[in-house]
Amino acid sequence: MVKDSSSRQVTFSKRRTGLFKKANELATLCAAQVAIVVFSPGGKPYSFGHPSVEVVAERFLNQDGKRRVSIPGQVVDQSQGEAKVGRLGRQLNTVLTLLQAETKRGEVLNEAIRESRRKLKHPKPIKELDLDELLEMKESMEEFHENVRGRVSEIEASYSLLLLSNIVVKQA
Amino acid sequence: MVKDSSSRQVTFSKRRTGLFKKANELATLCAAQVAIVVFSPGGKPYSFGHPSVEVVAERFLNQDGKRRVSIPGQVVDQSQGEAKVGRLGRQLNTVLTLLQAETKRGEVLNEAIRESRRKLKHPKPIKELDLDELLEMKESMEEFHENVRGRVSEIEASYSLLLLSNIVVKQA
DNA sequence: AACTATTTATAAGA
DNA sequence: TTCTTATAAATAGTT
Repeated sequence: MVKDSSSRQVTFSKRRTGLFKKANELATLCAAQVAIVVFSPGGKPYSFGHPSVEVVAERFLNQDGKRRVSIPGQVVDQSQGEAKVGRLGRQLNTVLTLLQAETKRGEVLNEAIRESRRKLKHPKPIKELDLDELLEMKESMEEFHENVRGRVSEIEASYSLLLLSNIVVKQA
Repeated sequence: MVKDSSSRQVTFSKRRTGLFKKANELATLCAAQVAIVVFSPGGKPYSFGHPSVEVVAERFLNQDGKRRVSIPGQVVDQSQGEAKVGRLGRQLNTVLTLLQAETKRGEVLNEAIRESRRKLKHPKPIKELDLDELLEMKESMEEFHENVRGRVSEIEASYSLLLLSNIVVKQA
């Protein structure tokens, strides 16, 4: 244990950097999932995660049993604990539903991009393009623009819903 | 990334040992709290904690300044119902964390679109555009394209994380 | 597992 | 904090 407080802080900084570097190497070289959380002597939190602290922590904490949470909604006992489970489960389902919608939007967006890029392929070099060709290209790009804009509007609406659900969750 | 499967396993073993040793030194020399969770390429969990993984994880998960779900009564009662609440709360927090990242990506995407549209504003009608102007417009659109493409990649990565966390809620 | 040549981390000092 | 460097430690390749 390093006695002097300031040199202990320096040692911590250096070694924390080294530790995270090693962790990153382990994850990269060996295709392993790694999560590290460190609190400095001063109490500041530092973390490293591959693919993320949350994902690895979740996997670790849910090791026992199945990857599935069953929520007994038909339980006769209306104790506070069960009521909380039901509420949290519904909120989690709400969030997951939104996430599924997000996933689909992501796919649509990606498809729009692919489609647009396909249309934009020109065999001739740009210098040889005439005005009509450029105008056609512009239209396909603007079409793409509109498509993306529509997706973004939907995503924004989704985020609004999320904020609402977040507020509800906080009240739990 | 180590190609050969068996030598990757050896590398993993050696480096995992080294990582935990470094973590132990960091905790001992600097009076820091450290928690590490690692999943081997084969899916086996390994962990190191000082004073314990649970203590450090709990401290990290209950930090202020982050949008986390507060679940009253979690610590008090260790009944089955409360344990479920704790697990659900953690899963919900995991999802919310990923969603916050998504929200930020959405903002960046939106900004890219606004920026692109701003650049595309032309006072003249399209017929009067000369070749140079069209080429300039094309460049700004392609720049936008690249920007969006990058965002989509990140979003796709995020969805992969979600699949990894593999949270399924079944509500009876 | 053990050995060892090489790479890498780090402590001390600036 | 960053940089430098002498020393110590980790590790890849090999038996």
